[in-house]
Amino acid sequence: MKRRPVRLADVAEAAGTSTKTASRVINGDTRVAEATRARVLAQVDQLGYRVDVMARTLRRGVDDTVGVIVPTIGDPFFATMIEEIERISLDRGISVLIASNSRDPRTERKVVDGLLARRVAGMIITPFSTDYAFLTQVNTPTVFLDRHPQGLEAGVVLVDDFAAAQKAVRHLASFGHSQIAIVVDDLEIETSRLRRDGYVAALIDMGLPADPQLQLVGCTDAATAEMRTRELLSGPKCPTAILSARSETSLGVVRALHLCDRTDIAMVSFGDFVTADILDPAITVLDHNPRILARIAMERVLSLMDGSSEDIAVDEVVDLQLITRGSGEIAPIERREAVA
Amino acid sequence: MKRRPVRLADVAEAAGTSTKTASRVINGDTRVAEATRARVLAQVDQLGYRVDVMARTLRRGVDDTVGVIVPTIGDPFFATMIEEIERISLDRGISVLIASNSRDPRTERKVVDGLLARRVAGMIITPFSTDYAFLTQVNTPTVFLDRHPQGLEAGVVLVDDFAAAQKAVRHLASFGHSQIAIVVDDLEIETSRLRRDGYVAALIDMGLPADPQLQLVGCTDAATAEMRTRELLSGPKCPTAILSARSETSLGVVRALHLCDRTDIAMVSFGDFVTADILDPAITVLDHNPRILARIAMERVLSLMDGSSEDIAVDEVVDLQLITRGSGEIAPIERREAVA
DNA sequence: ACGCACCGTGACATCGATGTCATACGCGGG
DNA sequence: CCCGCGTATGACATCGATGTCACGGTGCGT
Repeated sequence: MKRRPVRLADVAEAAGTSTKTASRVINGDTRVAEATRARVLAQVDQLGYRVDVMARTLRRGVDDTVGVIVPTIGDPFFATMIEEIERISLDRGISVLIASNSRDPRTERKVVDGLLARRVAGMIITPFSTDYAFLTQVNTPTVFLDRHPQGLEAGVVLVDDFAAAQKAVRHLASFGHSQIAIVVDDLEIETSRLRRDGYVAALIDMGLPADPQLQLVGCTDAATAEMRTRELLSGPKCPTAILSARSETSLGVVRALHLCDRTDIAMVSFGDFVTADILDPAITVLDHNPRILARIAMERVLSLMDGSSEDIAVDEVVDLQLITRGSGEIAPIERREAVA
Repeated sequence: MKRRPVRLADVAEAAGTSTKTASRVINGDTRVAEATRARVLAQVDQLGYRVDVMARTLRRGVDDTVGVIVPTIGDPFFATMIEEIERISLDRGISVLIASNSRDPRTERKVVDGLLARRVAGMIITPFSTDYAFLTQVNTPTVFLDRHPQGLEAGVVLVDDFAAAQKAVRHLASFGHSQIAIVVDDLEIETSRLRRDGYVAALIDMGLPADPQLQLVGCTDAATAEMRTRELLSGPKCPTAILSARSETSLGVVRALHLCDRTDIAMVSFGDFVTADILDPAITVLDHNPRILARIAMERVLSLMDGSSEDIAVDEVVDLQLITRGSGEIAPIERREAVA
């Protein structure tokens, strides 16, 4: 039952031409007589020929493909980003290879090697913590997303994490909060660090104390965020407002608030998420939009790939807007009582 | 600045052996003298050698990779499925190629061709509506997920859509509902059809009418589901309970119920989603678990790939459990009034 | 009538890794 | 002392597509 795949040579033979001419037809070379082209195309159809991407790429040296690496595909933020990248690529007729680094440096290195071994024409990477110095050994156009890579000067497409976190804290403070907690991922991640720093800077700026006990560091996923938040709520230092520094941790925070029946606590989420607008209260978020980042990154990598621009190490910073929906506009209890 | 990639020949030369011997070392062939092996490995490290997957695959005929095709990566159900497939593959040291068909048959065909052109060793496909008859021309092990492919006898890993929908409807009816609506995707999709059929069968079985006006067919995404649900709620035929046949449409239905302030209407979601358990009311769901499906599919495709099993066209059916959380256990208004 | 540019075409080498088969060496049994 | 066998190694062909270069023919200008 096993049948060899159809080769270009088979098509050529059936059409009575050389493989080279058949190849010309496949690649849309115009210098082929119309009759010959028709014969070849007929055979392509007849035999069900498909070019062998491996052979072509071996010969050409690159595969007309962009590789994308994200921390986790399960995170809706990155899933949406990938969706947008795929959409754009499909229009351009290029393929996309997707892989995740599972938030593990060793995996990340393996995955990058995998893409390079496949000779991708370009890469879009959300770096985790791998040292990217080795990339200088390679001339594959690469755009980094969301964070700066270690050990490499490179332009990055990202949001102004520091300013956005500041904005969120100021917003909360404007409703009278002084006990504002932050739920944040590992500080080794640049994004997390900047958001935490923005949070601290805003507090200090307004003359508020930056209590370390209100900084829940190391919340890598929703479950951890939920647990830590519950501990915080039942502890001695209960905040009146919380800034969740990632949309995924927001899910945990929201769950904790609901399950502990403390939806009186204000909250702002860094990044939108589904159902954020129909929860009670609806969640105020910083609109960290993955599609916009994806579009910018694709534009950049595509222009690097076709050589129409040089790889300049300049960041592209996207501003974030606050979408107020309710949860961020709750005054602290004392205040409410004072008013009442 | 452009430097050629390092080839096996470069490594061999630097180590003072032939490419063949270097190749043996790379591939863990034991019949190589220890000293030679060490010299080669040292050079691999030194020069930063990476095997050229393209060349290897061309020679070998297959790439040690599974290709995965889903309708949309943005759907958390499929994103999670992919995550699980990746996790398993990483353990096995094989790669994964991911692509989505964007719910478009032409794209789907292109994407499948793309995987085949890359000589993947196996495929896991959630078919959309492409005719898969051409796959018999090819001997790439393929496992279908969630739906039967058209034009091909093949085993499929899926859930008992019909029975699960029946179960959900019976559950709702047991609380006194007789006006039960269903929000469902296009009926051309087998999954959708079976869920609708299960819904209708349950109603008829219990002697209830199956009103076509309560069947919102063609809700392909959350936005459509929301719009259609709102229309339904404000129309003359307002149901007392809704079965949403996909977790993505559930997001739209829930949003409509909340925004129209009709959370008194009971609802069950086919498939769980984030925050489903902290909404008010929390959403009762059929636990359509993507990880379990992914595991079964991977097991199957791996055993086909290593030839340890034949491709038998037998389905693997996974049962679904109902997770009751509140929204599915609301009695209809008349009933509640009668009781009060 | 001659030269030249151009067009359609094909022979052949090539991309990098690896399967096949052959070779060289050392060692023990007859 | 020779044969044969096992071990470590290498020369060469090969996978499929395509770049390079060369060839024969047509039509145009002079």
